[in-house]
Amino acid sequence: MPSHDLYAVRLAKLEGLRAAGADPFASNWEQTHTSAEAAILFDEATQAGPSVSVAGRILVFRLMGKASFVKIQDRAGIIQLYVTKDEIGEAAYEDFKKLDMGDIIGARGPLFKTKTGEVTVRAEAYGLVSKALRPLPEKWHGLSDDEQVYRQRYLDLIINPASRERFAQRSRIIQEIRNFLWERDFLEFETPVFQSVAGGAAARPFVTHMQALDQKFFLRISLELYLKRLLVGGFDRVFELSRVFRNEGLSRRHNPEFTMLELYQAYTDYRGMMSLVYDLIQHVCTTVLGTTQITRPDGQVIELGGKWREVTYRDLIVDFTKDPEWFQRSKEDKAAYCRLQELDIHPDWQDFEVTQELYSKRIEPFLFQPTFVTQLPRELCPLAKLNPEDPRVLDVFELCINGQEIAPAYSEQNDPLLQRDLFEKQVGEDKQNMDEDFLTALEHGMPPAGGMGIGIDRLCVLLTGAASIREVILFPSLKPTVNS
RNA sequence: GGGUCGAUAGCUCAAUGGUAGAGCACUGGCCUUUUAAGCCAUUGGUUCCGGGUUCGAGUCCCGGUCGACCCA
Repeated sequence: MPSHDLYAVRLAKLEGLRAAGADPFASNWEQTHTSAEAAILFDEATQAGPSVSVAGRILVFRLMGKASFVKIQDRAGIIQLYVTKDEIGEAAYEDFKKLDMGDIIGARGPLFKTKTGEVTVRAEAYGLVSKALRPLPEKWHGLSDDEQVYRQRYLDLIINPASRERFAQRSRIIQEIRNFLWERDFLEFETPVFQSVAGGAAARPFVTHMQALDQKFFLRISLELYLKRLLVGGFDRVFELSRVFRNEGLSRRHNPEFTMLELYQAYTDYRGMMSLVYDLIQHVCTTVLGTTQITRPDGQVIELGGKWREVTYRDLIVDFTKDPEWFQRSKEDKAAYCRLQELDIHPDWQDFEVTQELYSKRIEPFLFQPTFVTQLPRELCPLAKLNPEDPRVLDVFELCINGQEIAPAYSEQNDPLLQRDLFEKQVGEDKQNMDEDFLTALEHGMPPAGGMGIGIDRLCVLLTGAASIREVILFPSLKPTVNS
């Protein structure tokens, strides 16, 4: 066996252990304390600590003749063990020396402090809990190959503390969103992933086939139409925080499956959603981050506290173009201006699409500080109520932070006849793309309501200061390798 | 879908068209308070895949795979 075949070397060690009657994959190890819990038990006054039993993965393995230092990592951090031949006995120490970095071990013993001041477990006994047959990435530079980070995220999590912390933050953020909504009397529900009509948004859906019904189904692209059925059913405050699927591009900002929060609250409107989303983000900042200031990877600071800017879509366009008459201009004039801005304007586009291209490419990406963009053109959201004073625009906002749309919210359309009308305009001739069951539900009467969606992945990018959506999605969509 | 860049030892990275190297890891030896432990001696390669040019290709050309970034 060549010594450079790391797998074979470790496999041989494992077989040696089995031959000696040991179990390299023990059923358990009693863990009385985590690394963090143990470390604080050391008493500075007496320079002593109680006996603890810890377990974790070996990240540092320093053999110094008849004594060794190893560091193990558990869920709370890293703790050092001091293992000597005198303490554990000659035979056990011989076995101990055969351990590898990456092995999961347990150890028992009292706490002490080393010469250099590190609280350490003086091992009286140790046990191999789970043998690692493959080596860890290099300790100093870690794992930096993006592809391996995504395909073998567990290695990234073992080796990169920042990555570990980022995903822990994501879990806390989601938990605090649920806590916040629960405190406000919202109930969480689970609605169908398989839908015969993929409604609630404009996106290309994934298609699948349900064997039992011999029927084509789509994976949901939004949670909206089923949650609104629950409003009709009398649950006045509902939300769902779950995965939706859009069969579109992959990029730094898009993953085909992503996590969405949608919530609906009866007897309020988009103004109510404004204060709700503000309070929600303050709550998450306070409980999870302990600050309202986020530093982006480029060093720019985003302030999530204080009063947020509110501006109409119209004013943003006029401010950008310096043209108060913009909305009176012909489509051709608008397109000509956009082409000067080096935007690719399709000749088939409708008037509002030209303006929207300008907005989404030249304005929205630069809205870093929290901004409520209100009064969007009516063509953009067929599920929202029209503004009573100006029916060309909608009673909606888009909350933009970090140059991205974080949360769109509407005063929800509850007029079933108008809703049918708007749907028909949207789908054109393709009537089978209308969710008739939803329209029937509206005909039974839906209370006036405010609704909102929050892209959880983008929110996590914002709150953790990440550079890409792949930094907050554990296993982003990738092309399968030949083996898988 | 288009453009640009990248893929070399387990990991992080070198290598004018001319013998594929280093650090860490691994293997063996020394070492009972180390902190990227140290010292000594080794070992380790389908240079992503397939073609081509060339006396000679990790390097140049073509095609492909996978990834990153930008654009759509």
